[in-house]
Amino acid sequence: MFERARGTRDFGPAEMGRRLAFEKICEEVASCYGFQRVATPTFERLELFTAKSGDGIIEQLYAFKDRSDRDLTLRPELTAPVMRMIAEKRGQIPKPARYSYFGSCYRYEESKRGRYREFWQYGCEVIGAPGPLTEAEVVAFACAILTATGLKDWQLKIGHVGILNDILNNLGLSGDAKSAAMRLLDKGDFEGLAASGIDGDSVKNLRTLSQLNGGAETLVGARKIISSMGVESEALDQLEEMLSALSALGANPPSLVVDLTVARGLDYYTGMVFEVLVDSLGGEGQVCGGGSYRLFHLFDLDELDPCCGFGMGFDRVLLALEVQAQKEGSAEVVPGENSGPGVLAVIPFKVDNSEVLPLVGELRAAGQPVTLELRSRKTGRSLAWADASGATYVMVVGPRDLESGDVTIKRLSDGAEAKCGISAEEISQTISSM
RNA sequence: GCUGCGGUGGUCUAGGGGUUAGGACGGUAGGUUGUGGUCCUGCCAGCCCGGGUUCAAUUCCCGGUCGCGGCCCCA
Repeated sequence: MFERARGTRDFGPAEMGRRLAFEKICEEVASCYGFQRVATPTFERLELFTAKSGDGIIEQLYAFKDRSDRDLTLRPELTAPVMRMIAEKRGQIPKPARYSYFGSCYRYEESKRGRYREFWQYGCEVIGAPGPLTEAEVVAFACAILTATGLKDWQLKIGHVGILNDILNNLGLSGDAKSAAMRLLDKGDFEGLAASGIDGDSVKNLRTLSQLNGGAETLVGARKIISSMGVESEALDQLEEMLSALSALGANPPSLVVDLTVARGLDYYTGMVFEVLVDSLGGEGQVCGGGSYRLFHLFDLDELDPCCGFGMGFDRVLLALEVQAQKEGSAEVVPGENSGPGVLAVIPFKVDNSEVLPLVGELRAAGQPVTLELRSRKTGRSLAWADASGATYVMVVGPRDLESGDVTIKRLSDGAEAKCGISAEEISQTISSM
């Protein structure tokens, strides 16, 4: 038999309904925040990603050559493609632009729970308006999505690479040494930091900074430590401004932690950085991450840097919601996954299809979802099918009904019945009043 | 890249060196025909793959593969 490719998944009707419901939530929140959806190709020129992340990334890509020997790859993420799309228009788009996106991404890695070779990312980028206000909008957007999903147990972690940069510059670090120090800080490896030649007092101060536990109010203490290290940081003011805007916008994460040692391990971040963590997911607990970054310089559009955006692990958020629903014994994982107008199953019984199909057409034209029994079997079986297929209502139309001009509508969930005339209008009305 | 545990129909499972590999759910057909989520019957469908040990392997051993975890990594 044929098996699915490793690290890929099939989504049956139930799971797909859930995914569509989540995507719908994302889109609704996006439009509230003024984001417009864009989409880019599933595969791109390989150079796009090596330019962004270096050649080392190739081994994690589904890269291939086309018949003209061009190097291509399935996209591993969506930020670079969106940047590329804008760059192809030479940045000639109304700014600031707020773009959102949703699509599958591909990475050749070991698959495990919460980590697949084909996965979906939802995200956004704000182009052409760097600064704390933009950063606050982006983080607030991410928070709003998570809040709208009903996810309860998540933590927002916010840092600022600019502040770290100021501190490390002051310690005389630059280039690779600075990047290395950032990675160590991001991992909380203070022994490694000491080993890399940073003096003891500074390591101690950095450790203290990493242990700040709380929201905007912790910046007071952070400021003291940073000044004691002899660092003047304008970035600190910006972070303060960003945090206050975030709160003013009404973002209300269940837990907010300012952590100045969050560096996201990526060289292109320059300003605020943030992560959303969900403990219940274990090792793959990061469901969202982003911040302010510089990438447009790769396209000779330096003036558009920095941008701010985030990528959200669509699959991971769903996983977190599933864990939560199971813990709470809730039948609904994503709000709205089971709502929507109920489907009416129409069962023609011993009548010619031509007697029923026009009615089916009219009902659908009137917006009533209708599924049709395509086989002829005994009504008992048909009813069982209607229920199993997810229909909410059922209507058997047989000779008797056609003769009397009335049909019986039955609600599958409890067997409640209602009679009405055989017309699209009456049937729709009867259903909505049941 | 490393590492731990696991793999019996589509799903959940019983079993175990020689069996017609058992059951449940499911799907499908019927129980003389217009109301299901009762019941009965028939049918569908399985020992992850390859090698080894053995007279004999689904069972034991090794490798692979797939799944679930833990590290490393994570644009």
